[in-house]
Amino acid sequence: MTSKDTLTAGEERIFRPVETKRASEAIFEQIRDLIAKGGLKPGDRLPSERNMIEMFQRSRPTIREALRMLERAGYIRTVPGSNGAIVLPPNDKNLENSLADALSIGHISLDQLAEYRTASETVTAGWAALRRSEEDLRAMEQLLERMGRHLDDYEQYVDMDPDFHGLIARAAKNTVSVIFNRTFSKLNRDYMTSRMAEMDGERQRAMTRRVHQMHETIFTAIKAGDAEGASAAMRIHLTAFRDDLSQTGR
Amino acid sequence: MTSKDTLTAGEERIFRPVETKRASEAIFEQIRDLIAKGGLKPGDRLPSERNMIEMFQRSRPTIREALRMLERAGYIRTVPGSNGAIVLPPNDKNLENSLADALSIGHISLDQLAEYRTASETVTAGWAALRRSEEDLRAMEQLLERMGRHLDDYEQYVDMDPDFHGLIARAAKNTVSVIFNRTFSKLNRDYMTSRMAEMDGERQRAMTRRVHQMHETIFTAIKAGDAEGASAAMRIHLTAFRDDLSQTGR
DNA sequence: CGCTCACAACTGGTTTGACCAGTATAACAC
DNA sequence: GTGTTATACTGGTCAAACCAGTTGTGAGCG
Repeated sequence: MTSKDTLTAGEERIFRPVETKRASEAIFEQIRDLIAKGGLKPGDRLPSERNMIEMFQRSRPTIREALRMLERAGYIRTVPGSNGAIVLPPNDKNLENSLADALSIGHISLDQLAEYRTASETVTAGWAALRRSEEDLRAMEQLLERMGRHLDDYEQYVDMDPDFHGLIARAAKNTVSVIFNRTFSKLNRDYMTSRMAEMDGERQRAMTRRVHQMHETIFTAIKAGDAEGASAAMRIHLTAFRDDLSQTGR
Repeated sequence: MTSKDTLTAGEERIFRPVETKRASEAIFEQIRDLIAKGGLKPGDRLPSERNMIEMFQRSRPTIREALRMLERAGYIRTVPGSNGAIVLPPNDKNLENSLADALSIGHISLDQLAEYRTASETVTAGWAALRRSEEDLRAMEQLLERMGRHLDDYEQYVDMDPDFHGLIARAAKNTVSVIFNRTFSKLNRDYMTSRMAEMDGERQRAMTRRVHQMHETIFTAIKAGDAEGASAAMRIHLTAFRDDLSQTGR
Protein backbone atom coordinates (compact mmCIF):
# COMPACT_ATOMS: atom_id res chain seq x y z
CA MET A 1 0.00 0.00 0.00
CA THR A 2 2.91 2.26 0.66
CA SER A 3 4.33 1.61 -2.78
CA LYS A 4 3.96 4.36 -5.27
CA ASP A 5 2.13 3.02 -8.25
CA THR A 6 3.70 -0.34 -8.66
CA LEU A 7 1.65 -3.45 -8.21
CA THR A 8 2.57 -5.45 -5.17
CA ALA A 9 2.76 -9.20 -4.94
CA GLY A 10 -0.12 -11.20 -3.50
CA GLU A 11 -2.44 -9.36 -5.83
CA GLU A 12 -6.06 -10.34 -6.45
CA ARG A 13 -7.09 -12.52 -9.34
CA ILE A 14 -6.95 -9.73 -11.84
CA PHE A 15 -4.29 -11.19 -14.05
CA ARG A 16 -4.20 -14.52 -15.73
CA PRO A 17 -0.82 -16.19 -16.00
CA VAL A 18 0.85 -15.10 -19.18
CA GLU A 19 2.02 -17.93 -21.34
CA THR A 20 5.35 -17.13 -22.84
CA LYS A 21 5.67 -19.59 -25.63
CA ARG A 22 8.85 -21.37 -26.20
CA ALA A 23 9.34 -22.01 -29.88
CA SER A 24 9.62 -25.73 -29.33
CA GLU A 25 6.38 -25.62 -27.39
CA ALA A 26 4.61 -23.87 -30.24
CA ILE A 27 5.88 -26.44 -32.71
CA PHE A 28 4.79 -29.22 -30.39
CA GLU A 29 1.31 -27.79 -30.22
CA GLN A 30 1.05 -27.30 -33.94
CA ILE A 31 1.95 -30.89 -34.70
CA ARG A 32 -0.10 -32.21 -31.80
CA ASP A 33 -3.18 -30.38 -32.96
CA LEU A 34 -2.68 -31.54 -36.50
CA ILE A 35 -2.56 -35.13 -35.33
CA ALA A 36 -5.51 -34.67 -33.01
CA LYS A 37 -7.59 -33.11 -35.77
CA GLY A 38 -6.80 -36.00 -38.06
CA GLY A 39 -4.61 -34.08 -40.46
CA LEU A 40 -1.99 -36.66 -39.73
CA LYS A 41 -3.15 -40.20 -39.37
CA PRO A 42 -1.44 -43.07 -37.59
CA GLY A 43 1.30 -44.50 -39.75
CA ASP A 44 1.94 -41.21 -41.49
CA ARG A 45 5.39 -39.78 -41.30
CA LEU A 46 6.48 -36.36 -40.23
CA PRO A 47 8.93 -34.56 -42.50
CA SER A 48 12.58 -35.06 -41.72
CA GLU A 49 14.08 -32.77 -39.12
CA ARG A 50 16.05 -30.90 -41.73
CA ASN A 51 12.94 -30.35 -43.78
CA MET A 52 11.09 -29.03 -40.77
CA ILE A 53 13.84 -26.48 -40.33
CA GLU A 54 12.52 -24.75 -43.42
CA MET A 55 8.86 -25.30 -42.64
CA PHE A 56 9.03 -23.88 -39.13
CA GLN A 57 11.92 -21.51 -39.74
CA ARG A 58 13.57 -22.73 -36.60
CA SER A 59 16.84 -24.46 -35.89
CA ARG A 60 17.25 -28.16 -35.57
CA PRO A 61 17.75 -28.34 -31.79
CA THR A 62 14.54 -26.39 -31.33
CA ILE A 63 12.66 -28.76 -33.59
CA ARG A 64 14.20 -31.74 -31.89
CA GLU A 65 12.99 -30.49 -28.53
CA ALA A 66 9.49 -30.42 -29.93
CA LEU A 67 9.93 -33.95 -31.23
CA ARG A 68 11.06 -35.18 -27.82
CA MET A 69 7.92 -33.68 -26.32
CA LEU A 70 5.71 -35.31 -28.92
CA GLU A 71 7.43 -38.58 -28.29
CA ARG A 72 6.96 -38.34 -24.54
CA ALA A 73 3.30 -37.53 -25.04
CA GLY A 74 2.94 -40.67 -27.10
CA TYR A 75 2.12 -39.09 -30.42
CA ILE A 76 5.11 -40.18 -32.43
CA ARG A 77 7.98 -42.56 -32.53
CA THR A 78 11.32 -41.75 -34.07
CA VAL A 79 13.77 -44.30 -35.32
CA PRO A 80 17.22 -43.35 -36.53
CA GLY A 81 17.84 -43.59 -40.22
CA SER A 82 14.22 -44.18 -41.01
CA ASN A 83 12.88 -41.17 -42.79
CA GLY A 84 10.74 -39.02 -40.54
CA ALA A 85 9.04 -39.71 -37.24
CA ILE A 86 6.07 -42.05 -37.40
CA VAL A 87 2.66 -41.00 -36.10
CA LEU A 88 1.44 -43.56 -33.62
CA PRO A 89 -2.10 -44.90 -33.41
CA PRO A 90 -4.17 -43.44 -30.61
CA ASN A 91 -3.11 -45.31 -27.60
CA ASP A 92 -4.18 -45.01 -24.04
CA LYS A 93 -0.96 -46.38 -22.73
CA ASN A 94 0.15 -42.98 -21.66
CA LEU A 95 -3.06 -42.32 -19.87
CA GLU A 96 -2.99 -45.66 -18.16
CA ASN A 97 0.63 -45.21 -17.24
CA SER A 98 0.21 -41.82 -15.68
CA LEU A 99 -2.86 -42.95 -13.82
CA ALA A 100 -0.90 -45.91 -12.58
CA ASP A 101 1.89 -43.55 -11.57
CA ALA A 102 -0.49 -41.42 -9.57
CA LEU A 103 -1.81 -44.55 -7.95
CA SER A 104 1.58 -45.82 -6.94
CA ILE A 105 2.65 -42.44 -5.66
CA GLY A 106 -0.40 -42.66 -3.49
CA HIS A 107 -2.35 -39.67 -4.58
CA ILE A 108 -5.26 -41.76 -5.66
CA SER A 109 -6.42 -44.46 -3.36
CA LEU A 110 -7.92 -47.65 -4.70
CA ASP A 111 -11.10 -46.83 -2.84
CA GLN A 112 -11.49 -43.52 -4.61
CA LEU A 113 -10.70 -45.10 -7.93
CA ALA A 114 -13.23 -47.84 -7.39
CA GLU A 115 -15.82 -45.34 -6.31
CA TYR A 116 -15.35 -43.22 -9.38
CA ARG A 117 -15.32 -46.24 -11.60
CA THR A 118 -18.60 -47.39 -10.19
CA ALA A 119 -20.20 -44.06 -10.90
CA SER A 120 -18.72 -43.84 -14.37
CA GLU A 121 -19.75 -47.27 -15.49
CA THR A 122 -23.17 -46.90 -13.97
CA VAL A 123 -23.84 -43.95 -16.21
CA THR A 124 -22.23 -45.69 -19.15
CA ALA A 125 -24.49 -48.70 -18.77
CA GLY A 126 -27.47 -46.40 -18.96
CA TRP A 127 -26.27 -44.86 -22.18
CA ALA A 128 -25.58 -48.30 -23.57
CA ALA A 129 -29.18 -49.31 -22.98
CA LEU A 130 -30.34 -46.37 -25.04
CA ARG A 131 -27.87 -46.53 -27.88
CA ARG A 132 -26.72 -50.09 -28.36
CA SER A 133 -26.80 -51.34 -31.90
CA GLU A 134 -27.73 -54.82 -33.00
CA GLU A 135 -24.07 -55.42 -33.55
CA ASP A 136 -23.32 -54.42 -29.96
CA LEU A 137 -25.94 -56.79 -28.64
CA ARG A 138 -24.64 -59.63 -30.76
CA ALA A 139 -21.11 -59.11 -29.50
CA MET A 140 -22.22 -58.99 -25.89
CA GLU A 141 -24.38 -62.07 -26.23
CA GLN A 142 -21.56 -63.96 -27.84
CA LEU A 143 -19.10 -62.96 -25.17
CA LEU A 144 -21.50 -63.74 -22.37
CA GLU A 145 -22.05 -67.16 -23.78
CA ARG A 146 -18.32 -67.77 -23.91
CA MET A 147 -17.93 -66.51 -20.38
CA GLY A 148 -20.70 -68.84 -19.27
CA ARG A 149 -18.57 -71.75 -20.34
CA HIS A 150 -15.84 -70.76 -17.89
CA LEU A 151 -17.79 -70.49 -14.68
CA ASP A 152 -15.45 -72.94 -13.01
CA ASP A 153 -12.27 -71.26 -14.14
CA TYR A 154 -12.22 -67.87 -12.52
CA GLU A 155 -8.94 -66.87 -14.10
CA GLN A 156 -10.37 -67.27 -17.56
CA TYR A 157 -13.54 -65.55 -16.48
CA VAL A 158 -11.78 -62.59 -14.93
CA ASP A 159 -9.71 -62.30 -18.06
CA MET A 160 -12.84 -61.73 -20.10
CA ASP A 161 -14.54 -59.43 -17.63
CA PRO A 162 -12.87 -56.27 -18.93
CA ASP A 163 -14.01 -57.19 -22.42
CA PHE A 164 -17.62 -57.32 -21.31
CA HIS A 165 -17.39 -53.93 -19.68
CA GLY A 166 -15.56 -52.68 -22.72
CA LEU A 167 -18.40 -53.78 -24.97
CA ILE A 168 -20.82 -51.85 -22.81
CA ALA A 169 -18.67 -48.76 -23.07
CA ARG A 170 -18.54 -49.18 -26.82
CA ALA A 171 -22.28 -49.57 -26.97
CA ALA A 172 -22.65 -46.34 -24.99
CA LYS A 173 -21.21 -44.51 -27.98
CA ASN A 174 -19.12 -42.21 -25.86
CA THR A 175 -15.40 -42.31 -26.48
CA VAL A 176 -14.58 -40.89 -23.08
CA SER A 177 -16.36 -43.80 -21.49
CA VAL A 178 -14.41 -46.21 -23.62
CA ILE A 179 -11.07 -44.73 -22.70
CA PHE A 180 -11.76 -44.47 -19.01
CA ASN A 181 -13.25 -47.90 -18.95
CA ARG A 182 -10.11 -49.37 -20.41
CA THR A 183 -7.98 -47.51 -17.93
CA PHE A 184 -10.04 -48.58 -14.98
CA SER A 185 -10.15 -52.16 -16.12
CA LYS A 186 -6.44 -52.35 -16.46
CA LEU A 187 -5.80 -50.82 -13.09
CA ASN A 188 -8.27 -53.05 -11.35
CA ARG A 189 -7.32 -56.24 -12.99
CA ASP A 190 -4.17 -57.16 -11.12
CA TYR A 191 -5.83 -56.19 -7.90
CA MET A 192 -8.84 -58.29 -8.77
CA THR A 193 -7.02 -61.48 -9.67
CA SER A 194 -4.72 -61.29 -6.69
CA ARG A 195 -7.67 -60.93 -4.37
CA MET A 196 -9.55 -63.80 -5.94
CA ALA A 197 -6.49 -65.98 -5.79
CA GLU A 198 -6.65 -65.75 -2.02
CA MET A 199 -10.07 -67.38 -1.92
CA ASP A 200 -10.69 -71.05 -1.75
CA GLY A 201 -12.10 -72.81 -4.78
CA GLU A 202 -15.60 -72.97 -3.43
CA ARG A 203 -15.77 -69.27 -2.89
CA GLN A 204 -14.18 -68.52 -6.25
CA ARG A 205 -16.82 -70.52 -8.06
CA ALA A 206 -19.64 -69.00 -6.08
CA MET A 207 -18.40 -65.53 -6.76
CA THR A 208 -17.86 -66.18 -10.44
CA ARG A 209 -21.42 -67.38 -10.72
CA ARG A 210 -22.73 -64.36 -8.86
CA VAL A 211 -20.79 -62.09 -11.15
CA HIS A 212 -22.00 -63.90 -14.21
CA GLN A 213 -25.58 -63.59 -13.12
CA MET A 214 -25.16 -59.87 -12.73
CA HIS A 215 -23.62 -59.66 -16.16
CA GLU A 216 -26.67 -61.41 -17.53
CA THR A 217 -28.95 -59.02 -15.72
CA ILE A 218 -27.10 -56.02 -17.08
CA PHE A 219 -27.18 -57.42 -20.57
CA THR A 220 -30.88 -58.13 -20.38
CA ALA A 221 -31.59 -54.57 -19.33
CA ILE A 222 -29.40 -53.13 -22.07
CA LYS A 223 -31.06 -55.37 -24.64
CA ALA A 224 -34.48 -54.25 -23.42
CA GLY A 225 -33.42 -50.63 -23.73
CA ASP A 226 -34.01 -50.19 -20.01
CA ALA A 227 -31.55 -47.47 -19.04
CA GLU A 228 -32.65 -47.29 -15.43
CA GLY A 229 -32.40 -51.01 -15.04
CA ALA A 230 -29.03 -51.23 -16.69
CA SER A 231 -27.62 -48.47 -14.52
CA ALA A 232 -29.00 -49.98 -11.37
CA ALA A 233 -27.75 -53.43 -12.25
CA MET A 234 -24.32 -52.08 -13.02
CA ARG A 235 -24.16 -50.18 -9.78
CA ILE A 236 -25.18 -53.23 -7.81
CA HIS A 237 -22.73 -55.35 -9.73
CA LEU A 238 -19.73 -53.13 -9.05
CA THR A 239 -20.66 -52.38 -5.49
CA ALA A 240 -21.31 -56.00 -4.64
CA PHE A 241 -18.15 -56.97 -6.36
CA ARG A 242 -16.16 -54.50 -4.32
CA ASP A 243 -17.71 -55.78 -1.14
CA ASP A 244 -17.00 -59.35 -2.14
CA LEU A 245 -13.37 -58.54 -2.69
CA SER A 246 -12.87 -56.49 0.41
CA GLN A 247 -14.32 -59.28 2.50
CA THR A 248 -11.30 -61.35 1.63
CA GLY A 249 -9.53 -59.68 4.46
CA ARG A 250 -7.02 -56.95 4.95
CA MET B 1 10.33 -72.44 -43.20
CA THR B 2 12.60 -72.99 -46.14
CA SER B 3 15.31 -70.77 -44.74
CA LYS B 4 18.45 -72.53 -43.56
CA ASP B 5 19.09 -71.60 -40.00
CA THR B 6 18.51 -67.88 -39.99
CA LEU B 7 15.64 -66.39 -38.09
CA THR B 8 12.92 -65.11 -40.33
CA ALA B 9 10.85 -62.03 -39.79
CA GLY B 10 7.47 -62.31 -38.17
CA GLU B 11 9.04 -64.44 -35.50
CA GLU B 12 7.23 -65.53 -32.36
CA ARG B 13 7.41 -63.59 -29.09
CA ILE B 14 10.80 -64.98 -28.15
CA PHE B 15 12.73 -61.74 -28.11
CA ARG B 16 12.04 -58.60 -26.20
CA PRO B 17 12.51 -55.38 -28.10
CA VAL B 18 15.98 -54.08 -27.59
CA GLU B 19 16.04 -50.58 -26.28
CA THR B 20 18.85 -48.53 -27.69
CA LYS B 21 19.00 -45.61 -25.38
CA ARG B 22 19.23 -42.13 -26.62
CA ALA B 23 21.49 -40.10 -24.37
CA SER B 24 18.70 -37.66 -23.61
CA GLU B 25 16.46 -40.58 -22.73
CA ALA B 26 19.01 -41.92 -20.28
CA ILE B 27 19.35 -38.52 -18.64
CA PHE B 28 15.58 -38.22 -18.48
CA GLU B 29 15.31 -41.55 -16.70
CA GLN B 30 18.10 -40.75 -14.29
CA ILE B 31 16.46 -37.53 -13.17
CA ARG B 32 12.97 -39.00 -13.23
CA ASP B 33 14.01 -41.89 -11.01
CA LEU B 34 15.78 -39.56 -8.65
CA ILE B 35 12.62 -37.52 -8.29
CA ALA B 36 10.43 -40.59 -7.94
CA LYS B 37 12.68 -42.05 -5.27
CA GLY B 38 12.54 -38.84 -3.32
CA GLY B 39 16.12 -37.82 -3.89
CA LEU B 40 14.73 -34.60 -5.27
CA LYS B 41 11.72 -33.18 -3.53
CA PRO B 42 9.13 -30.79 -4.91
CA GLY B 43 10.48 -27.28 -4.81
CA ASP B 44 14.07 -28.40 -5.21
CA ARG B 45 16.00 -27.10 -8.14
CA LEU B 46 17.92 -28.99 -10.75
CA PRO B 47 21.42 -27.71 -11.53
CA SER B 48 21.67 -25.22 -14.32
CA GLU B 49 21.95 -26.59 -17.83
CA ARG B 50 25.56 -25.57 -18.09
CA ASN B 51 26.37 -27.33 -14.85
CA MET B 52 24.66 -30.47 -16.03
CA ILE B 53 26.92 -30.47 -19.06
CA GLU B 54 29.78 -31.39 -16.75
CA MET B 55 27.75 -33.75 -14.59
CA PHE B 56 26.40 -35.80 -17.48
CA GLN B 57 29.28 -35.19 -19.86
CA ARG B 58 26.83 -34.40 -22.57
CA SER B 59 26.19 -31.34 -24.68
CA ARG B 60 23.59 -28.75 -23.88
CA PRO B 61 21.13 -29.65 -26.66
CA THR B 62 21.13 -33.22 -25.42
CA ILE B 63 20.48 -32.12 -21.87
CA ARG B 64 17.80 -29.74 -23.00
CA GLU B 65 16.00 -32.54 -24.80
CA ALA B 66 15.94 -34.44 -21.53
CA LEU B 67 14.57 -31.37 -19.78
CA ARG B 68 11.80 -31.01 -22.33
CA MET B 69 10.81 -34.61 -21.73
CA LEU B 70 10.82 -34.12 -17.98
CA GLU B 71 8.74 -31.03 -18.42
CA ARG B 72 6.24 -32.75 -20.68
CA ALA B 73 5.99 -35.61 -18.22
CA GLY B 74 5.15 -33.10 -15.54
CA TYR B 75 8.17 -33.57 -13.32
CA ILE B 76 9.72 -30.15 -13.63
CA ARG B 77 9.08 -26.60 -14.69
CA THR B 78 11.67 -24.33 -16.18
CA VAL B 79 11.55 -20.58 -16.13
CA PRO B 80 14.07 -18.44 -17.98
CA GLY B 81 16.57 -16.57 -15.93
CA SER B 82 15.61 -18.37 -12.78
CA ASN B 83 18.43 -20.63 -11.74
CA GLY B 84 17.66 -24.27 -12.51
CA ALA B 85 14.45 -26.10 -13.27
CA ILE B 86 12.05 -26.53 -10.39
CA VAL B 87 10.83 -29.94 -9.31
CA LEU B 88 7.05 -29.99 -9.27
CA PRO B 89 4.85 -31.74 -6.75
CA PRO B 90 3.61 -35.07 -8.13
CA ASN B 91 0.18 -35.45 -9.68
CA ASP B 92 -0.30 -31.82 -10.50
CA LYS B 93 -0.24 -31.04 -14.18
CA ASN B 94 1.16 -34.40 -15.02
CA LEU B 95 -2.04 -36.34 -15.08
CA GLU B 96 -4.08 -33.54 -16.51
CA ASN B 97 -1.77 -33.10 -19.44
CA SER B 98 -1.66 -36.74 -20.35
CA LEU B 99 -5.38 -36.94 -19.86
CA ALA B 100 -5.93 -33.98 -22.09
CA ASP B 101 -3.52 -35.40 -24.62
CA ALA B 102 -5.14 -38.79 -24.53
CA LEU B 103 -8.56 -37.27 -24.87
CA SER B 104 -7.66 -35.06 -27.77
CA ILE B 105 -5.75 -37.77 -29.58
CA GLY B 106 -8.67 -40.14 -29.28
CA HIS B 107 -10.71 -38.00 -31.61
CA ILE B 108 -13.29 -37.17 -29.04
CA SER B 109 -16.09 -34.90 -30.11
CA LEU B 110 -17.00 -31.97 -27.94
CA ASP B 111 -20.49 -33.38 -27.61
CA GLN B 112 -19.24 -36.60 -26.14
CA LEU B 113 -16.89 -34.77 -23.87
CA ALA B 114 -19.64 -32.49 -22.65
CA GLU B 115 -21.93 -35.42 -22.12
CA TYR B 116 -19.43 -37.30 -20.04
CA ARG B 117 -18.51 -34.20 -18.14
CA THR B 118 -22.13 -33.62 -17.26
CA ALA B 119 -22.45 -37.12 -15.93
CA SER B 120 -19.19 -36.95 -14.03
CA GLU B 121 -19.85 -33.63 -12.37
CA THR B 122 -23.40 -34.60 -11.56
CA VAL B 123 -22.14 -37.49 -9.51
CA THR B 124 -19.39 -35.38 -8.03
CA ALA B 125 -21.84 -32.76 -6.86
CA GLY B 126 -23.76 -35.45 -5.03
CA TRP B 127 -20.65 -36.61 -3.24
CA ALA B 128 -19.78 -33.04 -2.39
CA ALA B 129 -23.13 -32.58 -0.67
CA LEU B 130 -22.39 -35.55 1.53
CA ARG B 131 -18.77 -34.87 2.33
CA ARG B 132 -18.12 -31.15 2.17
CA SER B 133 -16.24 -29.69 5.10
CA GLU B 134 -16.86 -26.31 6.68
CA GLU B 135 -13.73 -25.15 4.96
CA ASP B 136 -15.12 -26.26 1.61
CA LEU B 137 -18.33 -24.36 2.21
CA ARG B 138 -16.47 -21.25 3.22
CA ALA B 139 -14.35 -21.33 0.09
CA MET B 140 -17.38 -21.81 -2.14
CA GLU B 141 -19.31 -19.06 -0.46
CA GLN B 142 -16.42 -16.68 -0.79
CA LEU B 143 -15.91 -17.47 -4.44
CA LEU B 144 -19.59 -17.22 -5.21
CA GLU B 145 -19.70 -13.81 -3.63
CA ARG B 146 -16.76 -12.67 -5.70
CA MET B 147 -18.35 -14.07 -8.82
CA GLY B 148 -21.53 -12.24 -7.99
CA ARG B 149 -19.66 -8.99 -8.33
CA HIS B 150 -18.81 -9.74 -11.95
CA LEU B 151 -22.23 -10.48 -13.38
CA ASP B 152 -21.73 -7.83 -16.03
CA ASP B 153 -18.29 -8.99 -17.07
CA TYR B 154 -18.74 -12.42 -18.53
CA GLU B 155 -15.04 -12.83 -19.25
CA GLN B 156 -14.17 -12.45 -15.61
CA TYR B 157 -17.07 -14.65 -14.65
CA VAL B 158 -16.17 -17.41 -17.07
CA ASP B 159 -12.64 -17.24 -15.78
CA MET B 160 -13.79 -18.10 -12.31
CA ASP B 161 -16.27 -20.75 -13.34
CA PRO B 162 -13.70 -23.58 -13.40
CA ASP B 163 -12.67 -22.59 -9.90
CA PHE B 164 -16.20 -23.07 -8.64
CA HIS B 165 -16.49 -26.48 -10.20
CA GLY B 166 -13.04 -27.27 -8.89
CA LEU B 167 -14.12 -26.47 -5.35
CA ILE B 168 -17.01 -28.85 -5.71
CA ALA B 169 -14.71 -31.59 -6.90
CA ARG B 170 -12.44 -30.93 -3.96
CA ALA B 171 -15.37 -31.09 -1.58
CA ALA B 172 -16.34 -34.45 -3.07
CA LYS B 173 -13.13 -35.88 -1.62
CA ASN B 174 -12.40 -37.98 -4.63
CA THR B 175 -9.09 -37.28 -6.31
CA VAL B 176 -10.22 -38.78 -9.59
CA SER B 177 -13.04 -36.28 -9.71
CA VAL B 178 -10.63 -33.45 -9.05
CA ILE B 179 -8.26 -34.47 -11.79
CA PHE B 180 -10.95 -35.13 -14.36
CA ASN B 181 -12.70 -31.94 -13.46
CA ARG B 182 -9.58 -29.94 -14.10
CA THR B 183 -9.06 -31.71 -17.38
CA PHE B 184 -12.59 -31.06 -18.55
CA SER B 185 -12.41 -27.43 -17.56
CA LYS B 186 -9.23 -26.98 -19.47
CA LEU B 187 -10.60 -28.56 -22.59
CA ASN B 188 -13.89 -26.70 -22.45
CA ARG B 189 -12.61 -23.30 -21.61
CA ASP B 190 -11.49 -21.99 -24.97
CA TYR B 191 -14.62 -23.34 -26.55
CA MET B 192 -16.76 -21.68 -23.93
CA THR B 193 -15.26 -18.23 -24.17
CA SER B 194 -15.24 -18.20 -27.94
CA ARG B 195 -18.90 -19.12 -28.02
CA MET B 196 -19.85 -16.47 -25.52
CA ALA B 197 -17.85 -13.88 -27.37
CA GLU B 198 -20.19 -14.34 -30.33
CA MET B 199 -23.20 -13.25 -28.31
CA ASP B 200 -24.37 -9.70 -27.96
CA GLY B 201 -23.93 -7.99 -24.62
CA GLU B 202 -27.54 -8.43 -23.61
CA ARG B 203 -27.44 -12.13 -24.08
CA GLN B 204 -24.07 -12.43 -22.36
CA ARG B 205 -25.38 -10.71 -19.28
CA ALA B 206 -28.58 -12.73 -19.23
CA MET B 207 -26.68 -15.93 -19.52
CA THR B 208 -24.15 -14.99 -16.87
CA ARG B 209 -26.99 -14.31 -14.49
CA ARG B 210 -28.69 -17.58 -15.32
CA VAL B 211 -25.45 -19.44 -14.71
CA HIS B 212 -24.88 -17.63 -11.47
CA GLN B 213 -28.30 -18.51 -10.21
CA MET B 214 -27.65 -22.16 -10.92
CA HIS B 215 -24.35 -21.93 -9.08
CA GLU B 216 -26.21 -20.55 -6.10
CA THR B 217 -28.72 -23.36 -6.28
CA ILE B 218 -26.00 -25.98 -6.41
CA PHE B 219 -24.21 -24.40 -3.49
CA THR B 220 -27.35 -24.26 -1.41
CA ALA B 221 -28.00 -27.94 -1.98
CA ILE B 222 -24.43 -28.87 -1.14
CA LYS B 223 -24.55 -26.77 1.98
CA ALA B 224 -27.79 -28.44 3.00
CA GLY B 225 -26.24 -31.84 2.48
CA ASP B 226 -28.85 -32.58 -0.15
CA ALA B 227 -27.07 -34.97 -2.50
CA GLU B 228 -30.06 -35.53 -4.75
CA GLY B 229 -30.65 -31.83 -5.06
CA ALA B 230 -27.02 -31.03 -5.75
CA SER B 231 -26.81 -33.68 -8.42
CA ALA B 232 -30.00 -32.57 -10.05
CA ALA B 233 -29.01 -28.92 -9.99
CA MET B 234 -25.64 -29.70 -11.46
CA ARG B 235 -27.18 -31.74 -14.23
CA ILE B 236 -29.60 -28.99 -15.07
CA HIS B 237 -26.84 -26.43 -14.91
CA LEU B 238 -24.53 -28.21 -17.32
CA THR B 239 -27.29 -29.29 -19.66
CA ALA B 240 -28.81 -25.86 -19.82
CA PHE B 241 -25.41 -24.35 -20.30
CA ARG B 242 -24.70 -26.64 -23.20
CA ASP B 243 -28.03 -25.76 -24.78
CA ASP B 244 -27.39 -22.08 -24.27
CA LEU B 245 -24.09 -22.33 -26.03
CA SER B 246 -25.24 -24.47 -28.90
CA GLN B 247 -28.05 -22.03 -29.61
CA THR B 248 -25.49 -19.49 -30.63
CA GLY B 249 -25.65 -20.88 -34.08
CA ARG B 250 -23.62 -23.11 -36.28
C1' DC C 1 24.19 2.63 8.99
C1' DG C 2 20.64 1.32 5.65
C1' DC C 3 18.81 1.91 1.09
C1' DT C 4 19.01 2.35 -3.90
C1' DC C 5 20.54 1.43 -8.20
C1' DA C 6 23.59 0.08 -11.77
C1' DC C 7 26.51 -3.36 -13.30
C1' DA C 8 28.46 -7.84 -13.81
C1' DA C 9 27.68 -12.68 -13.80
C1' DC C 10 24.80 -15.59 -14.40
C1' DT C 11 20.29 -18.20 -16.62
C1' DG C 12 17.49 -20.28 -20.19
C1' DG C 13 16.24 -19.87 -25.42
C1' DT C 14 18.05 -20.17 -29.78
C1' DT C 15 21.08 -20.48 -33.81
C1' DT C 16 24.77 -22.23 -36.77
C1' DG C 17 27.54 -25.57 -38.68
C1' DA C 18 29.68 -29.57 -38.25
C1' DC C 19 30.53 -34.72 -37.52
C1' DC C 20 29.14 -39.59 -36.86
C1' DA C 21 26.81 -43.98 -37.52
C1' DG C 22 23.44 -45.84 -39.37
C1' DT C 23 19.49 -46.69 -43.27
C1' DA C 24 17.24 -46.48 -47.90
C1' DT C 25 17.66 -46.32 -52.55
C1' DA C 26 19.25 -46.52 -56.90
C1' DA C 27 22.92 -47.57 -59.99
C1' DC C 28 25.87 -51.01 -60.94
C1' DA C 29 28.06 -55.45 -61.99
C1' DC C 30 27.19 -60.14 -62.50
C1' DG D 1 16.89 -61.79 -62.63
C1' DT D 2 20.25 -61.39 -58.10
C1' DG D 3 23.92 -59.33 -55.29
C1' DT D 4 26.80 -55.59 -54.29
C1' DT D 5 28.13 -51.12 -53.58
C1' DA D 6 27.88 -45.96 -53.69
C1' DT D 7 25.65 -42.23 -52.35
C1' DA D 8 22.54 -39.33 -50.42
C1' DC D 9 19.95 -39.25 -47.09
C1' DT D 10 18.39 -39.91 -41.75
C1' DG D 11 18.57 -39.14 -36.74
C1' DG D 12 21.95 -38.40 -32.65
C1' DT D 13 25.33 -35.49 -30.99
C1' DC D 14 28.57 -31.82 -30.19
C1' DA D 15 30.80 -27.13 -29.91
C1' DA D 16 30.73 -22.27 -29.77
C1' DA D 17 28.30 -18.41 -29.90
C1' DC D 18 24.55 -14.79 -29.33
C1' DC D 19 20.41 -12.79 -27.09
C1' DA D 20 17.19 -11.37 -23.53
C1' DG D 21 16.13 -11.73 -19.32
C1' DT D 22 17.05 -12.54 -14.09
C1' DT D 23 19.84 -12.50 -9.91
C1' DG D 24 23.38 -11.00 -6.93
C1' DT D 25 26.54 -7.86 -5.57
C1' DG D 26 28.75 -3.92 -4.42
C1' DA D 27 29.46 1.02 -4.96
C1' DG D 28 27.56 5.07 -3.90
C1' DC D 29 24.01 7.78 -1.95
C1' DG D 30 21.25 9.66 1.77
